[in-house]
Amino acid sequence: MEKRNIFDSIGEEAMAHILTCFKPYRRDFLAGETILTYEAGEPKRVEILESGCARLQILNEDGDIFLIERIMQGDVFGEPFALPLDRFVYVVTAETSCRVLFLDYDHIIRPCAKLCDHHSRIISDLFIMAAQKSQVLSLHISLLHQNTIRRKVLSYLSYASSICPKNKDGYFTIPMSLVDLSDYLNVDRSAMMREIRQLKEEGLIDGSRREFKVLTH
Amino acid sequence: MEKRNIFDSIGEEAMAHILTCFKPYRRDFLAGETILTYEAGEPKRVEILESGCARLQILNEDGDIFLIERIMQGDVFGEPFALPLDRFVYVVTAETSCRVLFLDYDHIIRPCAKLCDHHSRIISDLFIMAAQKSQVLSLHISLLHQNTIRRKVLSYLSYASSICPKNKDGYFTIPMSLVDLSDYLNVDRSAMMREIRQLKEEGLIDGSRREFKVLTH
DNA sequence: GAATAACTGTTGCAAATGCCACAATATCCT
DNA sequence: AGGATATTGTGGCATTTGCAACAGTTATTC
Repeated sequence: MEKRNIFDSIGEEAMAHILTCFKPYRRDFLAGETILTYEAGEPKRVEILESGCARLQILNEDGDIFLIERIMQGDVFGEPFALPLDRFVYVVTAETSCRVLFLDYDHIIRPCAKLCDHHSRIISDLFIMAAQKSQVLSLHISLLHQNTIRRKVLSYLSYASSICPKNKDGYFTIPMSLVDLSDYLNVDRSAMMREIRQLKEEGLIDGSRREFKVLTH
Repeated sequence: MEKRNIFDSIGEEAMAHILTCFKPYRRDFLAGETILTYEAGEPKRVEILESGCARLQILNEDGDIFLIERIMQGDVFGEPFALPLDRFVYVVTAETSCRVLFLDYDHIIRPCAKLCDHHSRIISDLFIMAAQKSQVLSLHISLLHQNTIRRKVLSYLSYASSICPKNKDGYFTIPMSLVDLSDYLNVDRSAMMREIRQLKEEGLIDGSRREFKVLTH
């Protein structure tokens, strides 16, 4: 299924209608900056990443921090998508410089009387984006549910090979560092490297560093 | 945050509008029946669980089956929320007898010209339900990311204690069997039982079978 | 109400994997 | 350009955890 980006789907000119209808707050962030943390309480805003690249992490009470989701251009994120739990803190940080739109949540769930033509369309786009987020999260769960490092890595690479652009030899570069990948798959990095090495020795995959090729599946 | 059920939020009389506007297909299922499996391709429908209780599982290529999500009354599910991957098959089965509404996906993403009054409201409810699904999934990921069985169990019980009704002594009953819980947390059941026993010995939790009480946190 | 199936609970043992410490390489920054 | 930093890659060792096998209890079914 083709990913439907809100900017693709509504186009530049309709973007003006979002701005008029929702009057979103817009802010730029530098790489490394914290965009927001999720606190308990009623959600106030929905955020859209207009440009750049960010990451959603959880911080547990022992101070460990885990990579939940990478947020790319056009993705939605924010409080309405995460359960506020006292044991966990959700943190969104900018990986690169980012531009973020902050939409008023009330405006989404309680459309005002003066409905502009595009309001309904915008909401339906938000629904699609929320559904896409579920896709990404359920993929992540599927990977975490694989019960060996081998299966996690193979499943991830199988997925990555289906979405990453390949060169003429069939090699692709995964969109995160191996450090982040081990975090994302929730496995020890050195153990993952060991498994990757074995997969290469067995001829199931090939490549070096972040570049891979899946030889069988 | 209070869970907003589509039936709560729009009420019985407005339900008629969904039926008029969306003309959903409605079907009953018996306990154990397969409601649907996700196949590759464009999503055609969004499903709403009108009554009963179901489960979303993934089946990997080795034939292992894992519990991703329990679907309760008022939850949305279906193809738009899951990435179709060749390595995984998504299966939704009825735990109890269920009634399911099948909404036309096109009708959501491409509102027809004859917009009824409630269409926009229904879409916004669907958005909220999709956001809730993300909450449930990100909670699941948070639990799976805990790197010991102990933390997984404690985190789950901490969450469960915040949503389950408690008796006067502070005990609550988790909404799934311990077999399902070990599956949900992706740990070996016997290892989980061992850990639960130790947590009881250490005085961190109390209870027996599915009934628990969190003594510290 | 008996028979059958599910679930809960326990233990020994082997192995996968996490943890640690380090080397080599690539990338970033001024 | 060169130093600092992040990333990739390797190996030894301890231990958590998975696996298998079983007993006791509760729930379901006919």
